[in-house]
Amino acid sequence: MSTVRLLVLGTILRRGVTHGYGVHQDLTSWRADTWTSVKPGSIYHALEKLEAQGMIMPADSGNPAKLGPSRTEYMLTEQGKTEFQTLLENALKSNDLQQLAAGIAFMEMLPRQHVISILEERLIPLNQSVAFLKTLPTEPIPSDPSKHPELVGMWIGYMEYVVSATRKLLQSLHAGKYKFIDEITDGGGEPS
Amino acid sequence: MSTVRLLVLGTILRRGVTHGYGVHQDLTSWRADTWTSVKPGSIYHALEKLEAQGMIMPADSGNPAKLGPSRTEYMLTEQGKTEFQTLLENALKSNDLQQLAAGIAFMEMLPRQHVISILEERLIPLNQSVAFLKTLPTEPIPSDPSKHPELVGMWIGYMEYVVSATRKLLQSLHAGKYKFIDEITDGGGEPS
DNA sequence: GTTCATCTAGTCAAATTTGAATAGATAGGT
DNA sequence: ACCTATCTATTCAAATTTGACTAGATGAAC
Repeated sequence: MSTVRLLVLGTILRRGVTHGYGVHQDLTSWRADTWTSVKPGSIYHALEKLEAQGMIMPADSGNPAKLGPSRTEYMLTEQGKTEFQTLLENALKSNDLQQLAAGIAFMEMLPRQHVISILEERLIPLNQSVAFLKTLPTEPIPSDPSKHPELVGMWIGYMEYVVSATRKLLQSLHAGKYKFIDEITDGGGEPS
Repeated sequence: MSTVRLLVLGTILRRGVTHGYGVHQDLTSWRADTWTSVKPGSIYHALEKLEAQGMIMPADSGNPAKLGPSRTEYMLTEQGKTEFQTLLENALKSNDLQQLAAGIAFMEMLPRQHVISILEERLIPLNQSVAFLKTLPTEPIPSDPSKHPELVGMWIGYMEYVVSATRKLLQSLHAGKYKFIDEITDGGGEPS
């Protein structure tokens, strides 16, 4: 659920103001048949909950619905922005690839150094997991699934992949790739 | 949901006859803090549904509850065995690691050649996915998440890992590792 | 100028999952 | 004998997700 929340808050934030269908469109256009599958129902449910919790509020963008039935547009409250950052940080800490992917999708909305330190801290428990998995005993003819060499081997491999993907991402960030929220220079310095 | 169903049917089948708590115990003991997280509620719900659908039926193992409140024990019906095989085949075809892992956990309950051919067919769409992901355009400063090099790269890497894990598993199977249901020779031939 | 296909926008019931609570039984200490 | 900690086994309400459905608007074809 926190994935849906993160995605909904993030898309609204990117657009400033938008409605349920707009969120759905963005999300479905973003997913290249991978990393998400958010059904309309989940989005509208998330919107209701987020509104009830004061994370978002109805708003009016200039453009009135040109097509189709009427819509409700939303924007984030201050509380919603805080919640978004919290969820984003958690996603970047997650061992689950879907979560991590959602985190990466929005990572530029946190300061570069902040993202770097989250990812670096993430490596510690991740490496511990790998080390732990490697201590698990296996049997050539496993008496139960937890001792199956293929199963255990697959998870070790998966975790190692997550580690290497994280390392690679860190390198890009250290190398200065991408533009983070703290690096926006809109080409002209401040107005006097 | 079909993961829970598969796990529940599979555990009952391994034990012959067992009850909800028994399933829970097996599952929690098998998960080495990885590949599953099945809450009691889901198990009992799955049991009810499976019984309503005629996949399992109440049964009586010899050993009456020694401890705690009374329990309901179940065994698979013929229909349940068929359903188990279907779910197992689907799990082995799945691109989702959790599903695949559940499939591997029980794979010895299908004939070796059958598993081999499922896994080999699996490689085709998997490779297509990788190829497709590689055609996706990316931008150094992505205008939207679907064009983020890190995101796209991470999914390519993940899919490639799934491919290589599948290949490795196939090698083991071709090499004759593990004992499959069609290879059980209980050390003594048939009774005359 | 009306029908049809399609895009837009959202609703709803049913299925499923979660997390916490309930409650029986026994074993061990005092 | 009684208390209580712990293991056994299940139940339940609430949260969440799914999938299918409803329904407004437009434009293009006829």
